Amino acid sequence: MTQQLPITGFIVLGLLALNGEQSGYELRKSAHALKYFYWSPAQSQIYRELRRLEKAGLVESRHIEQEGKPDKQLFKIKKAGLAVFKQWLNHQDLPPMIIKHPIMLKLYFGELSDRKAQIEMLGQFIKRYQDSLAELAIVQEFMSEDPDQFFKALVVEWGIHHTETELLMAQKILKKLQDG
Amino acid sequence: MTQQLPITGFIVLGLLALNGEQSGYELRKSAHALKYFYWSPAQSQIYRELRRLEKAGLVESRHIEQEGKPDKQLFKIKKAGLAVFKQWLNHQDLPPMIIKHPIMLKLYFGELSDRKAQIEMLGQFIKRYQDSLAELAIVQEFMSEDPDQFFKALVVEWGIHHTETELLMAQKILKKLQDG
DNA sequence: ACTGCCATGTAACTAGTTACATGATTGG
DNA sequence: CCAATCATGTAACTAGTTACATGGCAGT
Repeated sequence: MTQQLPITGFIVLGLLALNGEQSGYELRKSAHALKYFYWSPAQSQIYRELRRLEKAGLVESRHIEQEGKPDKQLFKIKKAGLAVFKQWLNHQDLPPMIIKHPIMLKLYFGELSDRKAQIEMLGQFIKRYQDSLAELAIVQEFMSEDPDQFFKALVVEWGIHHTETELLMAQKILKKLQDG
Repeated sequence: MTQQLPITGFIVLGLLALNGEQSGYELRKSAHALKYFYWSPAQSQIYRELRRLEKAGLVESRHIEQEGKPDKQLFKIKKAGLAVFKQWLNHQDLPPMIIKHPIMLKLYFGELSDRKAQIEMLGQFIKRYQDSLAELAIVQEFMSEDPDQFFKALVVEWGIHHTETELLMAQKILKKLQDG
């Protein structure tokens, strides 16, 4: 029963497993929490995966009529879906980590760009990452008590550490550019 | 003249700008160097971008016949291409950094997986990253003298630091999992 | 002799993004 | 009252991946 799903499919399964019954719209928001360590899929991808998963018998849905709002469909993971998800989760296969770091990319081509522009970009990056760090700190605060959230706390901790390191590196490079 | 190219297109332009005339095959290898900070595009994408860039008049090509090997096409950046590339390079627009970290993703769902599998995975990850670090150290050694490679040295330094941090975090998390 | 990798590229498929459509409610 | 955001989703497009095709040469 080794299902061949894209990772986005497993993400959807996993979120349904953790959160219970959700609509496509709610799933999109849940998926948003992943953005710090795993980019957040587009809405239309979530819908596509839901359709695929339902066709494969891994999730089931029911239709809810709402007044004043568009109808919605709530999805729930099925036993088979949970089994497939857990198998993926425990399986040792680990695709490589992917980084797309626009700043490093532009710095790589640095001999073709202006020093001023480089410094400006790094400044922007630093500002942005300081904001991320602040957001993450808030997230961390709100979960620090709950022992239920052990794993979420782990990844948030990773995120904070990662962000701090990025900031440090960016500042170090900025200094080099300003001095040299 | 604001060209609307995918980043892969700019990468191809930039590599041609840095390295001079190259074939698609050679470009693929050049692009490989980016993998530590910006995932390396697939071969077929490079060919697609080359065709697009040529049609847009940003690169030009000449056909070379080779005996015993398939013919090849060498591509060279044109003035207009260099202009477009530099404009992109200096422009402050910075798409967000994207991370796809399979380990963190799986840890996020950790309450649904087995402790043993988690530990195993982290071990694998650590091994892999130790190898990366070794590779990067070698790269760094070979460029440390050349003052021409200032920017490449910068990003390699970033890569090393990043990799070290990942290793540290992974080890820390591993310890938590083993103890808890 | 076979396996794997150098070297060139193309074709077919899948994943992911962007833009749109509809209508309610809330904030300025 | 107008813009933004909640809420639901679909359609059309672009980017990115995988698999294939061809043939030489080098190592075991």
